[in-house]
Amino acid sequence: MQISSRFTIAIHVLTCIEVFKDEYLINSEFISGSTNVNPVIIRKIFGQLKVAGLIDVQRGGNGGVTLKKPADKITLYDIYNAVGSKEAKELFRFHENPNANCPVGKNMHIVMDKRLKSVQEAMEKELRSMTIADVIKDTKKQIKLQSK
Amino acid sequence: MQISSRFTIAIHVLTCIEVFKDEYLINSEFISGSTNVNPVIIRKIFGQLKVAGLIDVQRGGNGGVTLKKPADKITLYDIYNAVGSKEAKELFRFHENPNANCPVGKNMHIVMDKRLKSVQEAMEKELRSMTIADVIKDTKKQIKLQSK
DNA sequence: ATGGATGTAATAATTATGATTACATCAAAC
DNA sequence: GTTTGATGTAATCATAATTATTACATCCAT
Repeated sequence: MQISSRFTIAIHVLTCIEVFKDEYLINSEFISGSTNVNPVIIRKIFGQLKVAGLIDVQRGGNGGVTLKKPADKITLYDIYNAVGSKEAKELFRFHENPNANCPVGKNMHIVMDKRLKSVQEAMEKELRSMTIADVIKDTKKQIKLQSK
Repeated sequence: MQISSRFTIAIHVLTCIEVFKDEYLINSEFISGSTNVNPVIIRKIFGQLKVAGLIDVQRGGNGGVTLKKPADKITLYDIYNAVGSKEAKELFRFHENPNANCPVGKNMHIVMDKRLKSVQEAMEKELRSMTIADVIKDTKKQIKLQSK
């Protein structure tokens, strides 16, 4: 009944990149330490964010990751979309074989698909209204507050 | 990454109740036939819909289920809420132990919780805008169309 | 070359979901 | 009050999804 933590992990990844870019080399080990998530999982998420054009990933010594786009051009929807699977773009799972011989079973998809889509779109619209720059800004504000 | 099919099953259940109430006795076997979902699962969903005050369930011979509220007073959100687990009211799962010693890890929840909540609320608002009566109406319309 | 990073396959562990079996419980009707 | 037919629910299994882990190939800056 929930959306995978890969999404919040990815947000954490991008936030770390920007917040620490001048202090540290940011790689999967580093982020594994900050998130408490296995470095292989982090590297898989790197891969998805890279395919989506959100980060650059560099192999080899002094490798690591950097943002590919300005933070205020990366919406939470971009991230959500990046870490989702290619199949299952649908937010709502449907019971698989409603009975086509039953008048109700036959029409469930016809009647519900558009409605479920509108719900998903409402969610995605809200995700599009926020950027990772907002998240980074708030995080920096918090850090400053706590350093006093 | 998806919301459990219990939600669409529950919609299917309520739709059957209204569409067939004058023709058949509607019980877990009947709905199992229409949904292609195991009758025990259907009975569990009965239980959740009952707790939420959406249906009455009658045991014994000639038992079965009926709506407890007018269909136009039951929103899709009521149904979504009814079949969700008491824990995990959150739409988004969070990676469990962000490192509290890391400035970013420490602040992830503080910064993100409100944002994830607003996304969830956008989704729930859309769910609240639709009632099971709408779904039933469209279903009946389809059935009529197909009977010609 | 080599040291340090990603990329990724393979596998395991854990959790979530749904199906199934079995039976207790209950209510209506005869 | 017995029978019939329904829900309630515990227990178990099967399957799928998610995350963790190991191991190693690959790549790149130095």
